[in-house]
Amino acid sequence: MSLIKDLQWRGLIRDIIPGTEEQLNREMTSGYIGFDPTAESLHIGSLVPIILLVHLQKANHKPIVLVGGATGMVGDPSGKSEERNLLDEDTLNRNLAGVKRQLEKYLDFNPALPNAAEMVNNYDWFKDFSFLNFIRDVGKHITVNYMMSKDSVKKRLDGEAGMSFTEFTYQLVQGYDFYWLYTHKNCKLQMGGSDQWGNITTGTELIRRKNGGDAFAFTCPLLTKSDGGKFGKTEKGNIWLDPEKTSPYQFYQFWLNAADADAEGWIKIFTFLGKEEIDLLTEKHKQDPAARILQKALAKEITTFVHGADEYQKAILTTEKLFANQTAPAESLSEEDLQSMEGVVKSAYELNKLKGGTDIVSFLAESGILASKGEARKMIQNGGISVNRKKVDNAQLVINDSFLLHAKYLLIQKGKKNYYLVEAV
RNA sequence: GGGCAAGUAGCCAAGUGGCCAACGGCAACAGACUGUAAAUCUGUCCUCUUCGGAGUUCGGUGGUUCGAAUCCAUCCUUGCCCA
Repeated sequence: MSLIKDLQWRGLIRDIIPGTEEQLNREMTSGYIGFDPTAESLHIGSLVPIILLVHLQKANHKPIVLVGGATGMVGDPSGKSEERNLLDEDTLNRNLAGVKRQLEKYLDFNPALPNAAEMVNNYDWFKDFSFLNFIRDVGKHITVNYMMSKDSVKKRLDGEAGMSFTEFTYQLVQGYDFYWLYTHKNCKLQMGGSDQWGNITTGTELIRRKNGGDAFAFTCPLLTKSDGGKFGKTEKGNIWLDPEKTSPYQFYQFWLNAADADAEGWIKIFTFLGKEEIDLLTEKHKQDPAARILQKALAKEITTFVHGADEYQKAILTTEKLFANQTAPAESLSEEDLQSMEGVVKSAYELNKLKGGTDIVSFLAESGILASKGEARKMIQNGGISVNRKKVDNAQLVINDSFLLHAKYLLIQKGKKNYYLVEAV
């Protein structure tokens, strides 16, 4: 199956410039995707483009990762209904470093490979590009009429938020990236999310007008959830790729909790499993949805891809301890079990305070599990708090050292899925 | 520079002198049901709280009033039209 056919089957292709498939079949082709340094870590929204690049490399083409040191300074209006705030340079540089470090993990940069991955920063070719030169060399080739016909621009012109010249210019800046890579790195392909289509075609247009060259591109659809919610957001905010920000256990749990309707599509998008295997898994899943075969496979593949096999194993172990035998009393968990639960939110509480007895409301607030006493009280009234797997039904409950498991730990649950391990110190 | 319109909680959006911490919807969190699903129903959803309340909000600042998100002045931001 050709790369494009495979990606099409996976649901990773939305728009595509005619001839792209032929180009990829003809020769080893360099393709790039840009990543914006809007945060210090990438989150799972960026996983799709990363996976696209991995597919590209697996198919013996050369992936180029572009980090947007320059574009990040401008702000992409695509998909935004309002003007974006500019990041200050310190933040930008910190984000840039973080994003770079992460991307390095997922592709093979070994220079011995003919199709070794490469990383570039568009700041390098923009930093000495003067405004005058830019409008002469780049701006001259693209008409305002053309730029205004882009959806991202049109939406803002029709809307009531307006758009600054800076954001209007964004497509030219990104378009020039493609042109620069085309001329300097022989890069003929750009990929990205479907919201990038307008920016991407400005690039191919620029290449055509300046060089008369042929450039190719395709975009993947933006991910949504079957229930219409935003993909990749949970009660704790974004799901990050940085294990410091989202523990591998929480990461694993995110995928394990995928709705059936989503799991079927996601496993094609986020794993490298072949069609036959996925078809088989889907078939099995439909026979016994409760076993959540798809979710487990999805969570396994992707956790392993992002965090490695070891972290996946730990996440599994923790999951089993917490969920496999939910009716088992908390006392049945050994001290090792408790200690080895990687990724459960851990906190400490003063043993002396506990010995004197603390009311549950203060305890939850002081240990940081909930933000305030009022919130703790409401959560208890809602029946959302359990201590050592026993639901707290009385906000007056006083806990003391006799509650401690192994004279040391308290296992607190907020809802069914959020576990906290408090150590008395 | 002139004219008109708008700015309300994470988002959308009602409110146009007291009954307003502010209708409603979305998102979010929790409960029931379940499969650690989905759908549905219920509760919570500015902050703190000894659950009785207390405090800070409706672009900013001043003012009128016993009392303002609501009236006035001024400034800021945005859109549309004119120059």
